Amino acid sequence: MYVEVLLELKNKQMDQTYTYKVPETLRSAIQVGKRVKVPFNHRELEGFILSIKNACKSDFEIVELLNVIDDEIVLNDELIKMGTFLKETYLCSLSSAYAVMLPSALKASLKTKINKKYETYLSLKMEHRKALSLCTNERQKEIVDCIEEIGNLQKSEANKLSISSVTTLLNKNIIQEIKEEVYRLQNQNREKDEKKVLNEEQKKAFDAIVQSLKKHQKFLLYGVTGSGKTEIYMQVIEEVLNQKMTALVLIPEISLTPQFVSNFKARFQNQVAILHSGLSDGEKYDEWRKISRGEVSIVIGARSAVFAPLKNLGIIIIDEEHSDSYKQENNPRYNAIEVAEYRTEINQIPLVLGSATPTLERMAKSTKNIYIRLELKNRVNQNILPICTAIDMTCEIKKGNFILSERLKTEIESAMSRHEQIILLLNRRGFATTITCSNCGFTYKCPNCDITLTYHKTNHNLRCHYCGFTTFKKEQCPKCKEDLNFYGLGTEKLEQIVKESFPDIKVLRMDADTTRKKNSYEAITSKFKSGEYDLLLGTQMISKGLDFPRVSLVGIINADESLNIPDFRSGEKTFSLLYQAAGRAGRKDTLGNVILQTYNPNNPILKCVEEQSYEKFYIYEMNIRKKLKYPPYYFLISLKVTSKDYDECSKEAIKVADYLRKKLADTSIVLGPTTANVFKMNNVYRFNIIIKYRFDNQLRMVLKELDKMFILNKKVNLEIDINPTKI
DNA sequence: AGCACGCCGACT
DNA sequence: GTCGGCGTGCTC
Repeated sequence: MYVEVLLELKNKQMDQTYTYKVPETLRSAIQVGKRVKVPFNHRELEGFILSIKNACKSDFEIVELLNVIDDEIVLNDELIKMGTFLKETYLCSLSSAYAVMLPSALKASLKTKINKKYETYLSLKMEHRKALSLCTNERQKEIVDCIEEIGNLQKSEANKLSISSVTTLLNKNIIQEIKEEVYRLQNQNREKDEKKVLNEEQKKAFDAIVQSLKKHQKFLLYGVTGSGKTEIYMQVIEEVLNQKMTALVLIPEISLTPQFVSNFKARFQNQVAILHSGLSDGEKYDEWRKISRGEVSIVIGARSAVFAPLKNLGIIIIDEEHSDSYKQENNPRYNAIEVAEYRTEINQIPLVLGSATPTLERMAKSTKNIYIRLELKNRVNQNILPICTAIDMTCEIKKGNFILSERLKTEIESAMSRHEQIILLLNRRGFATTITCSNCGFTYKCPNCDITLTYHKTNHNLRCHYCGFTTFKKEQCPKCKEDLNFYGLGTEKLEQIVKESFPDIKVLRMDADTTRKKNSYEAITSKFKSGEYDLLLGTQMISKGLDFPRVSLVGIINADESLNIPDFRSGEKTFSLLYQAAGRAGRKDTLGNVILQTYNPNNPILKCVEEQSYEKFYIYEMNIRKKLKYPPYYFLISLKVTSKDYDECSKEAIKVADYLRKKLADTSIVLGPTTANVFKMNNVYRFNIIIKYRFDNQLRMVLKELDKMFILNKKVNLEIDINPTKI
């Protein structure tokens, strides 16, 4: 008996299976998907059994494997299939594919050892009365009585009474220890939340999805903010559970707050498992085992939860489909939505994607009925959309209002007088906080990354957002010795300005800095919800999926900022961000008011935001994508050539681009090489090449070939990103 | 990736 | 003489 074993070696050259002989004694324990320990080139390594065979002819001397690590299968058939799917689709190594699918406790590497958690209980080894007679003091009797009364007593509890007595009782064999596996995350009982009555639109969407259970059908649930998508998800899941199947729900990491999770747990009690980055490795391992053992039937999680080992899967639901968090930006560069499309297809079950501002790709597919579009036009409770007004900041500046326009100031005042809450959105962090000398134009730049450093007021230092390089700000310009001033605006500065303009206002700030600590995101939102603050200001994160019923005014300080990011999706990103932020205003019986401050009041994207019209935005943006040959009209592939050696890097990048131009069909467009957005990062030079294509059956083969060529090149590195979300 | 082997300079 | 620097090559 022989097995093919996949080892987790980082080198792509080594991404293949190795054959080992199974010793007679281990034959019964061998199963595909379990991990084994094997000897490998003077080392001992762990690897996954990918296949079992009876014979093997080989030029190598086949050695025996050492032992079988798992009792239960780690990689089931479906996970194995998804691994090969990742390798084929994203050209990553098979071992990196399995590594991303599993909690670190189950990875095939010896580095991290995470164990199951056990609770030790004490029980009597004999009849109660006999045990008492063997006790030599009152303490021991007390413990024996306690065990008799409860049945199984936690050892830690008994130790609190008297450690020495417990040990004596154990030594004298009067009592014994029983170890039991426990999960780190325990479900607390909570009041059950009853389902709500669906309105007509919701009912229609619900019916359409439920009718497609046990079929592979893709749905786009396109519904304005507050139209009650979550309630549809929950009722569909209830139906899936009724049919003895399980459900997988993906949401962006940022929305995975205890708030959202407790909504689901209130409805489905302890049938829910949660997977997200906030859990410790031990907690992730425990949640994973609950899922794998079939102890839960619903999984809620972020991107990587798409690999949750649910058996008998009945549906995958992905909320906030437009979020870029579903794409992994490092290897393996997979997109959870594409994986979900594959997984629902092999299981022949429905996939539901929900969004108020779908990506153009998905919306386009829904016009071709690849996705069935289910539309929710009305907000539940008959709430109406807010009124949105654009303010031309070029006029305001002439009046001396650099940051807060006249109109926004009066609106803030009147909202405060009505005791309603206010949200101010500052588009993009780090916008302002660059230091520029107004005399000579000097700016601080990162010596490693070639990007402008951002200024942090709290400790007067300057930081590089890419590599973390930190330096201190000087009072005078290092170049011309004039006083250094700076313009631009960060959340801290905005907070200060608001406080100066409205001395009585209570302001809460939320951005990447104030939410760094665990649970601080949740803490800030609940503080604001409680009503002790008047105004919440922050970056993108305040616009996501939060429901603040008392907010009646949303001010967007610099609406155009994100339009200037050099990325073809910046229009889409801006629209989605601003539209969703505007949706925060007026959710329960207060009419919402949105003030949109901009330097380009005639920008078509901002016009669409002002009119709150996704449809207009869609038509406008599709036109641009068509003209410029971007998705959904063309597919994209981005290649990055990187090296510490500039000459070598540039030489190879040109060679790659030439090679692609020669090998690919005329219908494919090869752009570049150009220097990457961040040209130099951590002293590594980077060049970009972009492929735009519609149909090209040569493409995959050419890319594989190219990838193989660069495995052997030690000086220059090639990264391939299939369907990138940023270029 | 790691680990051995091997070939070269520095030092008890 | 030996210790240890890291370049090269191999791993069922």
